[in-house]
Amino acid sequence: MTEPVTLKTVAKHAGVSYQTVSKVVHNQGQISPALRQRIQKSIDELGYRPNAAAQALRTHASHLIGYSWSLERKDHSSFILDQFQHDIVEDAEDAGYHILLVPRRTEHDVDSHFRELVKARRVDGFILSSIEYNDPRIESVARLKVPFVSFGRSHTSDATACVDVDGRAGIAKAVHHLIDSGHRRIAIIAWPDSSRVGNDRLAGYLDVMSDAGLPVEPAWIVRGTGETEYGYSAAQQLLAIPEPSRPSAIVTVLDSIAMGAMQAVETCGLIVGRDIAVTGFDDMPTTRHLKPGLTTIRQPIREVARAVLSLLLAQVNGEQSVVQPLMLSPELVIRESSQGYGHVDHEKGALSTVTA
Amino acid sequence: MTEPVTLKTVAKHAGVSYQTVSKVVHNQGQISPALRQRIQKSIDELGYRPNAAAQALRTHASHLIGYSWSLERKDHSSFILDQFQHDIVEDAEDAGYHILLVPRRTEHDVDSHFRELVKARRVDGFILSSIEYNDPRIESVARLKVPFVSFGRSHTSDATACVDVDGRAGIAKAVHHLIDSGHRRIAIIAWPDSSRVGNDRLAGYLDVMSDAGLPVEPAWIVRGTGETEYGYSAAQQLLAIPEPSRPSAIVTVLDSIAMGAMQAVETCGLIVGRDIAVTGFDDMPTTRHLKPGLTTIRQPIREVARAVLSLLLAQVNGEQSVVQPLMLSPELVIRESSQGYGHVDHEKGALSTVTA
DNA sequence: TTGTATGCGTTATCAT
DNA sequence: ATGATAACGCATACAA
Repeated sequence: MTEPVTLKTVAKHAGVSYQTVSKVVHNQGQISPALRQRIQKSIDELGYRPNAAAQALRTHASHLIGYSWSLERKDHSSFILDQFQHDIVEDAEDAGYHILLVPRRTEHDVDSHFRELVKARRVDGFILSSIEYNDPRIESVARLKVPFVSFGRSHTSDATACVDVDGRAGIAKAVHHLIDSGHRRIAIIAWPDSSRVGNDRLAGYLDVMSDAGLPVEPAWIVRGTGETEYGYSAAQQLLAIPEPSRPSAIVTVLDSIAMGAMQAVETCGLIVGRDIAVTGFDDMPTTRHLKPGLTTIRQPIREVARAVLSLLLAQVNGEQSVVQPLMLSPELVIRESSQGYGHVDHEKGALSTVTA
Repeated sequence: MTEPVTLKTVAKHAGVSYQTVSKVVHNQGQISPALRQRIQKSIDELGYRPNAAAQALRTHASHLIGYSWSLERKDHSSFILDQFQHDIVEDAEDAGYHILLVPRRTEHDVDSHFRELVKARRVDGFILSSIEYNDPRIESVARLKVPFVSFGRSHTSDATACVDVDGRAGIAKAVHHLIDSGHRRIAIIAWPDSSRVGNDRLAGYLDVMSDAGLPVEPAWIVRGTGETEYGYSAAQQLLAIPEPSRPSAIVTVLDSIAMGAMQAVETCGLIVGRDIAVTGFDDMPTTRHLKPGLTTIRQPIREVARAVLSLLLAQVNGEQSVVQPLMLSPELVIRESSQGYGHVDHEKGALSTVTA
């Protein structure tokens, strides 16, 4: 709104040519400390900031990163996605970049939408989250030959840069913990097999049960969609299994599902953490205020964001980059909800955090 | 990555000068339909898109809007904020704009941060959400004399453009509904008085109780922070009030608080919607899957986003704009949780939506 | 050590 | 109806 301050303005103020000012801004060339200081002072006084558009035009770099996410996909809780967004924005800024929101439109538009952004040179690269099986965005962006990294992986996209949390290993830790605590009949409340994230987590359960030589009754695996209400009904279903094979522990793929399950257990007159163990996934803030506290799996979102950004910037800077999924391990957070079996594991101490 | 397509590329392809191509792009000047068509064909074939940086440099408009939000502030549930973000991105795109994420840094940085964005002409304006009392961002941005609109209002900012949902009217609708249903002893689970949103909603409760000539016992007003777990403990507190003045209805300022309250009621062996009425705020998706369904207040986020964006673009386009808060009314969604008093209000039909 | 010239891709004003 | 010229603000190779 006010008179714009450009290199020339500063140059006039400092009594030099504007190119010299540019050099000071970029710490280039050989300039006498005295002059440099004088010019810097002018810059500060006038509050000069390089014009982003001019810089982008000249350097062919917008320093903008497109972030494509989805409001609907619920494989990750919004808590995780909010956190991820927050973190990439912060990391991007530290690197001199900004995040541009790219809405997810209809299937049909996906292609043209990314193309426009690239053709107009609006962004230097993309970050994609909420990846599904055969996610059309992966192919669209890959075809544009533009830098991109995804948080999460699609099945078909083995040759693209991505970072993901090893949900399989995460659930495995939880199941191991339950087995160590004495549980043998362990059930899982999972997602439909159209969910890549869900299948991954379920695999972690199957891995450990099989390794431990524990039989898995078909009825112990519930698959469905939803949050608390789904956890509630799924747990009811599990608790209705007749005694010999009724599970003593319930693993879930999401904290809010676990919360519903806990409710169902209590409604049955049973005590979570004594009669039945329950575990969650994500370590939502509310999770620790539950009574009993929920044993859950914490995703290293901070690290995911950091990795995503550094992989992306490597590509942007033309460095040869890895096209193999980078897997980060989540950690098991043990609280009271996973006790049971006469507190077999009590000496390990509740509320402690185990990083395996 | 590939050879950039510029006006000149297209011009060469079509056999004209590049200025003529520019005119076709902008539907300007007098150009014979035939030529126009031929040029348009070249544009399509080559996939030409105007370079955003060059355009911004030339027109002094980045067509970028900075969006400042906060991960921590929980006056609005993240559900509302996610929705709002989604909606402004979509509306912005329809208007040819994009949303740039502006992280909220430390108190100290607030000022310089916005200033940099403006001085560098990165953005054309700002949208602010999660507004608090005396929000430092309001003053920072206002001082820069740059277009901005906030979702929510600070107390001190009466003279800035903002859009907000009338939470006071929303809670008032809920309380009216409860009174109509026969309730007289109505309690509220609210937020600390440091919360502007919370105070606003509480005022709606006090308004109606007072208008209806109903006395309000101090113990009926609980204030605190948190979500489900807070709702649980607050409701426990209310249910512990000895009989003559124990509330028969509990109004809350957030769906997740209401969910906790419902749990507490059930734990007491009482039935929500029969013995005790409970209402929420926000109409989260899960809310309708609860049993009983939660009566709640739906915020017109779609409309808020639309209004915020049009107010902002008006400022950006130099139109004289309103500097008065624009208040939008939420609607009451009646489900089963607000019944009670022997289903006094049953004939009105559950699961119906009332827009008062 | 400092200053000059050129072009990035676009829009807009002016001749033709 | 169409084309030449200038300017937006910056970075950089090159000359002084």
